[in-house]
Amino acid sequence: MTSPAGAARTLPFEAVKASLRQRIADGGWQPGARLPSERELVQEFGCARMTVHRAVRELEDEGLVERRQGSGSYVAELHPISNLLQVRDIHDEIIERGHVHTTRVCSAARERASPEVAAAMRLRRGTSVFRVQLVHMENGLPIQFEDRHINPALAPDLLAQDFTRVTPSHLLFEHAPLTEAEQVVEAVLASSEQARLLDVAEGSALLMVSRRTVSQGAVASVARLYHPGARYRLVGRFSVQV
Amino acid sequence: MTSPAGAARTLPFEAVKASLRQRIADGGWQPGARLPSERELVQEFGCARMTVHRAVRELEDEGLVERRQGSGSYVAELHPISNLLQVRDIHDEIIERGHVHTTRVCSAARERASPEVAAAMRLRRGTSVFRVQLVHMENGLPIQFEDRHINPALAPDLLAQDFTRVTPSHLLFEHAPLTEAEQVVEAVLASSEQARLLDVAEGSALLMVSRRTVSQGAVASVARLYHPGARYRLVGRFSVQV
DNA sequence: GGCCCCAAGTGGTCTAGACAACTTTAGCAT
DNA sequence: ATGCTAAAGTTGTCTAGACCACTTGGGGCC
Repeated sequence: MTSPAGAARTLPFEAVKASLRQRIADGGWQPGARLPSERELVQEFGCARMTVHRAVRELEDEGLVERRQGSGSYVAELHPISNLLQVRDIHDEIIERGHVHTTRVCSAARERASPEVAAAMRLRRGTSVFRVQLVHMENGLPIQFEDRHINPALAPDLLAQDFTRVTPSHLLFEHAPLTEAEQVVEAVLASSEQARLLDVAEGSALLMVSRRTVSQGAVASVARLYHPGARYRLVGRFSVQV
Repeated sequence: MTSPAGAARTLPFEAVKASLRQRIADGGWQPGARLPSERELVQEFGCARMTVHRAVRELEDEGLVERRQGSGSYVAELHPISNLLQVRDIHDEIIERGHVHTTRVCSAARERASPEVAAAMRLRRGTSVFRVQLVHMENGLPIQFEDRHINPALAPDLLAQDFTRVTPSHLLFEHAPLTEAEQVVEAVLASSEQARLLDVAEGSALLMVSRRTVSQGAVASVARLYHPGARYRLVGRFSVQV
């Protein structure tokens, strides 16, 4: 070992960041206050301006500082914690819990797009689309009913696939990398058919996730994912740096 | 106007980023492939190494590139779109839609923590806590029933506030900046009381958001937010760079 | 008073070069 | 063959200086 010790010397730009961060966090500088100019910080820390500049830029990326060219750098107003929930692929989620994922295929066929589906997929009414209906089970218990319409142009041979082995969203991802997605979460009551498929009482609460994925300008698929309210939750956890 | 035109000259490091990004996006470089070294890119683009370095570093921040010191930079494996949903403060949300937010206070009082609440707030059973029950209305229509327990230690004079003018979460944020938050979304059926407060039928579907906020190690509050399934949705929209 | 213009100060970027930390590889010695 | 060593190549960071784009405020002009 040639280096002095394992003592991981703190890098200059990290040191500048940490110093600024602390003065912001302990209230030494209030939100809205102007920070010393980069040239002043160069004096204070005895390093090059690029080093200070990078430190301040990264604090801006973290949302602690706001910079205005020609004016100065300011302590950012504290913003409420950003409350984000992650919606994940059902397969990954189940596997990650160490459980078994099985799929029952209810139907997989071509059909003519209804007006609603056509509008959502930006296709002409009556265009032929793929429709797949699946029930996903975790350790044998139904956990998601997936009702998905797929644009055949982006995955022509999709219906030939074995959906008990690989999920449609996984296949879609391989065929056409997503460039955009929208989703909406609502609470709905189970219809008799949904209740039967998910093995819950008719009229019980379901969490419905509507997702639309876009690949290179074209709508790849529109899906409705129904989850038994009692067996499924969206979970989010966050922390603020400061 | 002294500058040539509004033509916003593309910055060199942006040009390098764009060029690399495109070669990754159009499949010229497959995931796992090694990018040219920074010195080679310097040759190609005729700029300084710091410029190339910054371009590659930002691509790494975006998740498109993976760098290994001493080895090289590699095209990152494509990861599925990260599906995030934002849960926002009800007041901001309503105001942003240009609507009117009003609040009805059902109750605001001290009470002894039930075992469940005590556990969630990491307090001893029977500890005195604040409990606030509010109905939030958008243009007069009930949109959220908020049932919140608050740690008195973090906001001693909270009950003196006028909740028709400012939301508890806003007050809490001022008293004790949040450092952590957890939330869970589920679908539940409306109890008779919830149905009455939200002006929906008993047994209709509600979206329930359970949120726990932590401030500097102590649980600040635990809230359950009930929304009529037919009138409220969580919306998310995302795009991938590439 | 009101307007315009200019100078000073600020962040935004770039350069050319240097050294440090690390990985990989080829060659040498055993 | 095996294991070690040294060299070459890579990213990581820093420096000192330069010019550009933009904001701000003050001084002069009307």
